[in-house]
Amino acid sequence: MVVLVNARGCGCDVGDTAEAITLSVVTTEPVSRQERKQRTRQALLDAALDLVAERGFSGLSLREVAKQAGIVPTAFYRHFASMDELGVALVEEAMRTLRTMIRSARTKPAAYNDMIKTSVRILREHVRAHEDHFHFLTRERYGGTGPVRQAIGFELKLFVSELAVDLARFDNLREWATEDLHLLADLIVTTMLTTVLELLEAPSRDAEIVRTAERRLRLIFLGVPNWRSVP
Amino acid sequence: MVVLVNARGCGCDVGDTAEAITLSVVTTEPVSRQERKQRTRQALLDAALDLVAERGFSGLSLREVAKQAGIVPTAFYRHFASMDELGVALVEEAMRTLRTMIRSARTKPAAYNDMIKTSVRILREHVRAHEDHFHFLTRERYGGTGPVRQAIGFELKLFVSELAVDLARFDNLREWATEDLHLLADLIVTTMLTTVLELLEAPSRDAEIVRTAERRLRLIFLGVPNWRSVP
DNA sequence: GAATTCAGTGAACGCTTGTACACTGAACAG
DNA sequence: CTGTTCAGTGTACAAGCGTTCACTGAATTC
Repeated sequence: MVVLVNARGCGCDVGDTAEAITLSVVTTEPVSRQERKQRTRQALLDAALDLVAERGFSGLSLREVAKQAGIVPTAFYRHFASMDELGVALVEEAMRTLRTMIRSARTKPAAYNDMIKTSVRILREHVRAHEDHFHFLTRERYGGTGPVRQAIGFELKLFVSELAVDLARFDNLREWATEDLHLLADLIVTTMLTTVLELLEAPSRDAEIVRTAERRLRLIFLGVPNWRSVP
Repeated sequence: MVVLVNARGCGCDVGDTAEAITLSVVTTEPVSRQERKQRTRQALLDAALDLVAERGFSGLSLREVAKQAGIVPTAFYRHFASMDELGVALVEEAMRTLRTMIRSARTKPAAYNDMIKTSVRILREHVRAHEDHFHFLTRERYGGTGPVRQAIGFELKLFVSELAVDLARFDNLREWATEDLHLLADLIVTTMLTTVLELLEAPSRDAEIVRTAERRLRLIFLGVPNWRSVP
């Protein structure tokens, strides 16, 4: 048997909060209590992600997130102590998406030649597949308040370090000092984030944006052979 | 005769709004009505700039800005129709600061050699001299909502184009296509904005940040001689 | 000197906000 | 079968919000 249910996993009427849009098709398997809780938690995250696109995380209220998720405001506290805590959870979720991306970029063998092309293509695909996550990350990276912003900053630093390690595997970078690799990785990530923003801002100029991104990276990598580290 | 006055230009008690911190020393010259109005308007802008640092522009209320400026909420409307309008005015003000900076960078003769050093130094000085303006710009560039964000985007595009024109004057860039110059300018501005953010985030690691910025730009410019435009 | 303009006032409005509290009822442990 | 746990409910409250309106009084105009 299959039914349409709201985020709480029950088909019951939710009265005033009927606009809850988080619907999905599920089988009515026996649902444990923690399973249901986890589902509501996810509904809250999804609701916040939906709303954040229009007004920014700081312009988001606990009440409307709860409403969008299909629960009463006070029930929010069963999952998060505050909106900030939800924000941090959102960062973690979005970062998981980002890590999935870099992993898929890593597994591609990718000759040094078309490495740029491949990377940018993967970036484009992942951004389009998870627009809301990337929207959230780029928007709150600097615009966010307190904990959210801090969490993104922290994760992004980690991300740069990982990329630096990856870069060290390339033949023409094998001898580079860690500091220099970090510089390069930082430049690449910044450039990539700029591209993400362009992709999100333009509805469908993908080809053009991808080309610009490739050119940008090409220019950066042109300097690599001539780089001499100075202490 | 010289007195301490609040933003309204009068030394009178302002009762409940006594926390208004926008104080300055002025001579009690005859103040015309429009002069006084202009002064209050500036007090509103200053108040918003103060508060925006902690909570972001979108998390800012008309009432608290008015309070900080030392006027009653309803008087706000004598100057701006909405907070968004004030936001746009703030963008213009901050952009004026930015333009002052680029002008001072232009007038320096600057050999191609230490051009990077000089530019970064000027950037650092201007950021430190107008931290709040840069804070506002970088924070609301992506985090902002609606009009403010749009206004910054527009002004920043203009800014990149101006830089592209400036770059065209250099010997080794004289033959570059407009599109390529724009690419380079864009990369430079993005890198500079990253540096601005680092400067604002760190209280006093200026030397280190300046060095990183120089290295970043050096890497970018290393690619310039080898660049071949592809259509 | 009288009339007009208008930046700033202060009370009042209808809303939304975060949070406290006592509650319900299905899932769970014994 | 019984008692406990706890996600979700509903009411309530004080505080803050944007905006309205009629007002005051000094600067300006005539």
